[in-house]
Amino acid sequence: MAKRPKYTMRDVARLAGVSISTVSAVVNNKGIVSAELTAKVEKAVKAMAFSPNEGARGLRSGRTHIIGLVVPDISNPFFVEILRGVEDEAIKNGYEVMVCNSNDQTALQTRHLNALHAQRVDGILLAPTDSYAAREVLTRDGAPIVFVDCVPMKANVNCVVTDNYQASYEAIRYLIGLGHRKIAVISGRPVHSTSIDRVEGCRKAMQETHLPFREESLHQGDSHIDSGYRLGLNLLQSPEPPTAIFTLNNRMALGILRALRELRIPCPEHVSLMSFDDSDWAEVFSPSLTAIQQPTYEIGKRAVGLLLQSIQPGEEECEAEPRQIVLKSSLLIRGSTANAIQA
Amino acid sequence: MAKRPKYTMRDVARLAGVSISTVSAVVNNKGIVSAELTAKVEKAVKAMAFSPNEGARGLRSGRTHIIGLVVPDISNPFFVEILRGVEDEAIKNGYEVMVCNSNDQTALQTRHLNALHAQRVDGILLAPTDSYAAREVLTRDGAPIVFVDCVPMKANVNCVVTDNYQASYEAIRYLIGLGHRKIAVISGRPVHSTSIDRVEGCRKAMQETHLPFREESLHQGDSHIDSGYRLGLNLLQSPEPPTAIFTLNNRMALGILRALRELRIPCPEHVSLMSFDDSDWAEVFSPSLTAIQQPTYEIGKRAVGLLLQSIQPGEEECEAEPRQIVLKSSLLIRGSTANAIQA
DNA sequence: GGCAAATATCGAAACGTTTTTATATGGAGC
DNA sequence: GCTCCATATAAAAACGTTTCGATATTTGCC
Repeated sequence: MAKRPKYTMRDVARLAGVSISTVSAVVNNKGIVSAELTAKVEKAVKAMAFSPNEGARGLRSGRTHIIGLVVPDISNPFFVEILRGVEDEAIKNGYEVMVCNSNDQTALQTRHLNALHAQRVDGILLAPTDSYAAREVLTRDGAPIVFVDCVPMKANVNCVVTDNYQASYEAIRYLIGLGHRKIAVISGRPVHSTSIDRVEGCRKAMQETHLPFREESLHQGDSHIDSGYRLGLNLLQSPEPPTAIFTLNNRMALGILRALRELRIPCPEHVSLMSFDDSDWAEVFSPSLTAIQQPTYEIGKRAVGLLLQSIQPGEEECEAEPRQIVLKSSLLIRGSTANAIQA
Repeated sequence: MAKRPKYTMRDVARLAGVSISTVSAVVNNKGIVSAELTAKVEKAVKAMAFSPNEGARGLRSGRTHIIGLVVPDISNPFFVEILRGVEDEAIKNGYEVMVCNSNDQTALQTRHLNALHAQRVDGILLAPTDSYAAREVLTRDGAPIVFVDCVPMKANVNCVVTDNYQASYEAIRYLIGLGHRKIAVISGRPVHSTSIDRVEGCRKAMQETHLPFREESLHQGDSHIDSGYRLGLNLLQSPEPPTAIFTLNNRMALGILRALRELRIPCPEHVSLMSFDDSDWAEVFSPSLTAIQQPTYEIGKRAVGLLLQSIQPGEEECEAEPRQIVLKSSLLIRGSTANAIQA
């Protein structure tokens, strides 16, 4: 297990009998080195198992070939799927990904962003947990940023999101079509653009059909399982329980399911349940879960694509206008939603 | 949105009216600078929002403060929980984490390991998808490695694992205690130490109770949902279906559940199901899922702890013997397992 | 055949730090 | 008052690359 010495370009150059700059040119495929010397260098590189020090390379060239990804909750498979898209697209383009979990804490998000800056990453993908702090980041010097999933309000930034408004609108229309009149919406924290847009979609659909979007319709959660559970218990035990529940993310849906199970309330017979975000278990559940499926993997891929455009501004478009990429989601109708019982 | 210039230590030194080395000493809390100059420097640092270039720092000092984590399947919440433990413990100690997903491909695992080496990470946590290729890594120059979850066979390496043998043993004993005699075991790929150990635990328990561990008892999956699904369909439609199924990971359990649902076979009335690895939905499922819960978060934390010991060999224990940390798991008995029907 | 231009290679500077070594300053000891 | 040592600061070297400019060699052209 004796560690071999760590070789540098100098060592390779010596072994190959050429200068350091020639080794560099070969390693970087500059295409300006004769076939003869190229062969020599490549042989030496292989013999020494040489791999260039990315830190030194980054220091000199100003490009680290690292991009940072900051997500609010890595426990949520939604963000994991985004991560998969990000990583696949990143390595395809020769980048490594530094993943950071804010754990829904502003302080941690800030700390991660600072750390990424200190590493001099080439770009940052940010699914913010706190848009205010995120805006702060925008005004700082540093790497280009692409917002993912959630956008700081009224900011003109590069971002990849889904059409939350439209998706919610269609979802509520679907529930209304089933005859539901008492629909409870369980939202995430209202600082998030995702929550706001989704709630607006609900409001529009209800108002269009002359259903009151009452105070009691909207219930404030925090996108985590527990909040769904607690709100679900309250809601289902209230004097006038809803006939349908729409949770604005997948984690809270799981909380609702727990509440339903605990209270032994049959779904969809007594109450329908619909969720933003699909899950890999949603189809297998009893009942299978009606859900809005976002193109998560695609979001990740597109975000990297957009980021790389900012990093490598080809074609003189150095100060291009920020782009908003809006993707469509689809409603997967399954077993947890049914016609409302006529009261 | 005008980008500020990027400041270096030289700029800070100029503004504070001191030398670069003084700035460095202050930034690194060397404690050898007078109170007066320290104040000046700190003021300048704040004014310029200076943060040291970690790349340059790493180049000179040989410490990058990055650790790499390579997992075989980031879609599996099991590894995500480990990741959470790793990241929390890492930032607590001032490290950043570079996460890589091998996607169960040897080539990708190798590529990631090479990339991490090129970044000159201070250490690597590896949950291998391929132990053979992993062994290769061991013999290379480079950063210290801690194996996680799965260990190359017969290798004396630093690792953090669970007692797979014992957990499986107890699980099968439990099923036998319920009266099950035809128990099917669905394992992962047999190259994994986890699979091997778990299968051995099963074998031991069965042999002890004079149950034949027949050819037909063991079914080869690949730890992914689909393999569980396909094996489940085969198994449940066979002329002599088992009365209990034990899947050796959580993803395959989900596949079995899909098969059960599709074939409308009631669980646990007709067949009991037990799974290695818990899931956040397991308790809410109908039926709730009996599962072996591994201390995933703890595994991540301990792995980082062990790695940092190798990185910072305090107390002259530079060439310490590799340590194996073996953690216990617990059997969560829930609704998917019941007494066997007497044939 | 001689000169300009193109080409292949090399040497050295630069990137932003840490670290080692040198220099200046002050106080203690006699 | 002088030396000696400790201390605070500064200067310079080093880390391993990329890149710029210089040099040597070949090629093209008249």
